[in-house]
Amino acid sequence: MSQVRVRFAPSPTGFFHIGSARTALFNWLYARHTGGVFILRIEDTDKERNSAQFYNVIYDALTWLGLNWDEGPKVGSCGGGSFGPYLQSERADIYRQYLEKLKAAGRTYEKDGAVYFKLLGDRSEVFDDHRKKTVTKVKVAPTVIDDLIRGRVERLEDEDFVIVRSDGNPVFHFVNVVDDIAMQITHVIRGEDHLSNTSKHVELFKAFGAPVPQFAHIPLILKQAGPGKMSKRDQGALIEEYQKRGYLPEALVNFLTLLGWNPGDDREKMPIAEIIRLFDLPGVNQSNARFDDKKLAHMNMVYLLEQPADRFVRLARSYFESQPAGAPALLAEPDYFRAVLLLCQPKIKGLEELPGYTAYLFTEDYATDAKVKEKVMAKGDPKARLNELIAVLPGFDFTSDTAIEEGIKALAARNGLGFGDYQSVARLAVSGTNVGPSITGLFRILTRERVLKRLERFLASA
RNA sequence: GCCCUCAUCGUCUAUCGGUUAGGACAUGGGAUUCUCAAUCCUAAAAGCGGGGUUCGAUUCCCCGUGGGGGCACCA
Repeated sequence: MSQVRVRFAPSPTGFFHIGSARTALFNWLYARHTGGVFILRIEDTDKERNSAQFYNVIYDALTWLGLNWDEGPKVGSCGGGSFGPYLQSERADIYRQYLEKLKAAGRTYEKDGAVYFKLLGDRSEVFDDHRKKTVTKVKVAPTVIDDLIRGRVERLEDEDFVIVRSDGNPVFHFVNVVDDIAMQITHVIRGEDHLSNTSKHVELFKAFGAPVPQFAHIPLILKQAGPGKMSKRDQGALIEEYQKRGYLPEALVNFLTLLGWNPGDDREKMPIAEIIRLFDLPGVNQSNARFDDKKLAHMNMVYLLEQPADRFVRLARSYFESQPAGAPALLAEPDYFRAVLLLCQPKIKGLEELPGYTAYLFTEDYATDAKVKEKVMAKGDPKARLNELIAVLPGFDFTSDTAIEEGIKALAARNGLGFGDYQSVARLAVSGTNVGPSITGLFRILTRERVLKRLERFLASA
């Protein structure tokens, strides 16, 4: 059994679509599962579309997702290989050679300056009502595709088709097949939108006398709301969006894996090594999946919660740094910054909540939510509670959350009150809001001086 | 219009002919907590319709309906 060789063949459009990401992922998973080779090939024959930085969009996205390619354009530790070049724009000679083979075999003809691929069979002229023109139909047997996911699919390919445009540029169907032959691709894993093209491809493989690869057409990702498949203009369609929003790539990968595949049991969050071990093409679903950003967000939260402290801090730091507002003031005090982050890690659902969630921890000039204030100040005698706190805080051990908690509880008990009677107003005074991490943790990292200052300032203005 | 394809809770899905049709996200309720989350418990929630095959169909077949994709000298 020869080694599995799969390829991901995007074209540089300037975007990296979430559907492309999943196609890349499934190819990569299959290569890793089988110990095969994952090839990156850039389909940049459409000169209108590509520009230099568009290539980087592809490399960046794959790198971020952790989908390293064994063969392809050389980027970092990825790429290389002896079947190059891996940019179609550099393979013109190869296409010419293959075209000559087809010509020599009598499988082409020219018409209006374009080269057509000639099907084998009796021809007849037929008027096509819908297209309003006469077309030449060829009497052929239907092309049979044995798809690893769809099963047996038959399609009648009964018209010759263009393989080289009149401007001399070969078309997608041609270069795609030529490259798959030249690069010895064994499995073509791609979106279902290509299923109808496959009959053309199979006929080309046969005309070249080349072995037909195994096909596996994976279902498409449908847009969250409304009809149709996900397109670049839809919310959440672009990979860079998740990068910017501080999503964890492994969370996105895990989520994408589950869109059309499952391990056969109820597990959802799985380490990538386990996914690689279990992934296989016959296990891929046949029906399209609707994108669900809520589930993705949940997956991301689960991953975020379990991040080790060091990595969480690193991720959060680079998220802050990527913000327009930046984070220079915070980074100046790495220990404080770290303390803030670790206090908030168990509470947030995503890194993008962080700046808003922590704003008052990085400035004395924080706003107070008027509605929250009204609510908190309406119950009991919050001013008295603050005064009581201010009186006892100097005696607290501010290095320990539990010491602070016990201190407040003791105070509450003395006055026949509950912890909450102090917590809510103290939080309001210290943060300006009613949501946030534990009040004892807040006290600890703010330090006694800043807490007292904030409480007194609040009292003065209340 | 033609061709291909798909069809289980709102969404992602499990079920290899016999199950109280399971799980997850989201939603409702409850518990816990120091607010908010998280967590735990819990509720509601599905086999598109019609024919077959079978002792028995969500499961197999056909038709219909609905969804998706494709029908370029785009990729």
